[in-house]
Amino acid sequence: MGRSPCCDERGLKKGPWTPEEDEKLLQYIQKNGHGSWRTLPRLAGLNRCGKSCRLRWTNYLRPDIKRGKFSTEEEQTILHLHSIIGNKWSAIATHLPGRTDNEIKNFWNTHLKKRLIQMGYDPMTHRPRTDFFAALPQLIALASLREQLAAAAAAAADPTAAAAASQVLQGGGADHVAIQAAKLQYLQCLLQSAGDTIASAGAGAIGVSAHDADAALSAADCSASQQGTPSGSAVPTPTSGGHPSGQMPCTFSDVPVSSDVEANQLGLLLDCGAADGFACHGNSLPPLADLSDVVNLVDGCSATASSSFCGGASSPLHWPEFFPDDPFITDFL
DNA sequence: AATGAAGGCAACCGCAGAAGG
DNA sequence: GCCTTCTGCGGTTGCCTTCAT
Repeated sequence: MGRSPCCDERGLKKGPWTPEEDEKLLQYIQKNGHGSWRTLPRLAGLNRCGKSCRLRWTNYLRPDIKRGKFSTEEEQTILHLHSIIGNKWSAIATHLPGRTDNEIKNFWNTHLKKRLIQMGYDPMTHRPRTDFFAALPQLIALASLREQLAAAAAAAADPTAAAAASQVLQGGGADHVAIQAAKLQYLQCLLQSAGDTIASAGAGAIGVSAHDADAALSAADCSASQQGTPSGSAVPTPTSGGHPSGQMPCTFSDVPVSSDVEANQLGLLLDCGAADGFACHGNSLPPLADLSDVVNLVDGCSATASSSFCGGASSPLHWPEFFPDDPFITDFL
């Protein structure tokens, strides 16, 4: 054990590789194979450490490297595998021919991770974030809605302001008001839940517990029944910081909501009890950003109906069922 | 057109495990 | 069993490019 001393040697070049260095390395390996990486630089006439040569070869010069953007299928594979094994980039790379662990890692950090965060998902656990700050943008938007509703209520009390109120509601009729009222009720529940959590969290902890979320859900009179993984059918989450294999029901407050949620979307949300948490996302979430790709992913997930990304612990299906015979999977389960 | 910010990616660093003496 | 060397991996950094102002 112990750290390799090769990079401690002085006088070795670092930084970007020149085309000449690439050519030397390429020709040497094609002729002799890489053999010992430690001795390779000297034999190949390179003023680099073996590590640097190995990295350059595996990440760039290798002939089977695939270039270009990741396909939707590759994205799905990464998401699926990451939801199971976490940041095991080299393991994930073995299932993506032509892709290097470094490339996958970069792609994850620059694209997929951000996208999950935008959707309100914890990129490590692939489950909805339930902490207050994750929901803050939605809460702010809904608070704005509340102001609008207050204005509408004032207008109703004052007939002379009715016209102005109708403008506020932008042509909405009684149904629209009812919908807005339902949204407001939900907002109040969320705010109550968040407030309770902050009050009870004490120093450090800001997470809204599933209990709080459920409380908000029931307070909002959501008809959704609590969906959970049947006992004993835990979803494996060996990622660092991952949840234990417990259950996380599809709760209303798990789902990001923005102020422009349409009436039918709200209805879907309220009726989402029969579906798992991610189905709620896929069917009714307004885009928080460019989520078109994610929707594709969701659709793909729905087709396979087995990713914890799709259903979290709520999903009745599990990874072992998805790749039942894959030794790669069973190694990690 | 100039400049700063953000994004993307290649490469480095350091740790840990495997292998061999 | 211990030590040394080598390799592989994951996290992080820094540079370059693109975008926004």
